[in-house]
Amino acid sequence: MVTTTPKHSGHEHPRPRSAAVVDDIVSQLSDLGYRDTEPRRLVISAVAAQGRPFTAEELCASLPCVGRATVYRGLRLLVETDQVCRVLLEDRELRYQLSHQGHHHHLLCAVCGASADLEGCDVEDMLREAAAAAGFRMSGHWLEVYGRCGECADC
Amino acid sequence: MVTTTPKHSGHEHPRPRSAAVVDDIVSQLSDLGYRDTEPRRLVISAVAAQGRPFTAEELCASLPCVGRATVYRGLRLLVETDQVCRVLLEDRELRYQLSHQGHHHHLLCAVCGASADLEGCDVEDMLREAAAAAGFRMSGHWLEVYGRCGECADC
DNA sequence: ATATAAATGATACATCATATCATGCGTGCC
DNA sequence: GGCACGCATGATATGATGTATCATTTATAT
Repeated sequence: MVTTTPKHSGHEHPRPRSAAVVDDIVSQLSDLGYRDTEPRRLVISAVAAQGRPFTAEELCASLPCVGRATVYRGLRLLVETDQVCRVLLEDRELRYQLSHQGHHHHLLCAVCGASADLEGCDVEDMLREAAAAAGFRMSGHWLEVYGRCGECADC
Repeated sequence: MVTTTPKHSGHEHPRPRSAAVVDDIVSQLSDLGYRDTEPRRLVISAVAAQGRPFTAEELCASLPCVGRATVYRGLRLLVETDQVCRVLLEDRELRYQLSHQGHHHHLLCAVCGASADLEGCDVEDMLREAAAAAGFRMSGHWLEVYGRCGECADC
């Protein structure tokens, strides 16, 4: 399914759903010894509010009250703790998005920028074997798949 | 097989093997309307002399007599004409290498930096199906496989 | 409350790549 | 062979993206 994060559910409920996500991440970071600070919460909150893969600069722009360095540091921390994953577009532009835990690959729509997780696709074993055939012991891989999502099929 | 380009065969033969490669590429570029210039030949020659994936900066460093911009332009031209392919390391560092025509993927040794082409691995169909299952029509993909080559297995 | 160490933000810096533009030179034409 | 045209070059400026520095602020444990 295509990742279409609800913009704001703050209308129906005093606490937007994203607040729970933020609390959860802050809590996990806290367990790792990272402090719960205002700028960091703002960064996490902004990340959670994104509907699709975003760039670091977009995040900076959406957080004018937080220093650039802090945004970059926050983003890096989230990547290092597997809360956010990195997505590479066809033009090599690097984007980020909230991670749905575990190793997975992305399907990226070249038209609207939507992202979906590639499921039911076990390339690892296949790659490991092909690597072994070339005398390599595989330790990792990077895979991104590009195309058009259902909604952009007829553009 | 691991790509181990012979350094220089100029000792045995008045014309190093790489010269033929250079001539061939220059000729193909010529057919496309690109001129045969001294700096461009130098760039192509330097590319052909690399034993493993190299960075643009390494190429610049090995060509002190050619302007940086020219090296970058030459490299870009070679990529656009499929003479050279781009290789992405695990740390997102971008490298280049002479292309063995056609779409293929790379096996990269994390220790020595050697590269091999991944053969006998048909991921395309698998990916296309998985993409279709998510409502996407696949148009392309990027795949790099990391590991250790046979020679670095016991390091 | 206080001490301490992490986090922040302004800024400088680093890296990699492209844009600009005057000059040089390869190519086709005569 | 020589000439004119326009692509190619190179010095340099600029842009994009991200990190290092360091004085100051602030979360956290005691």
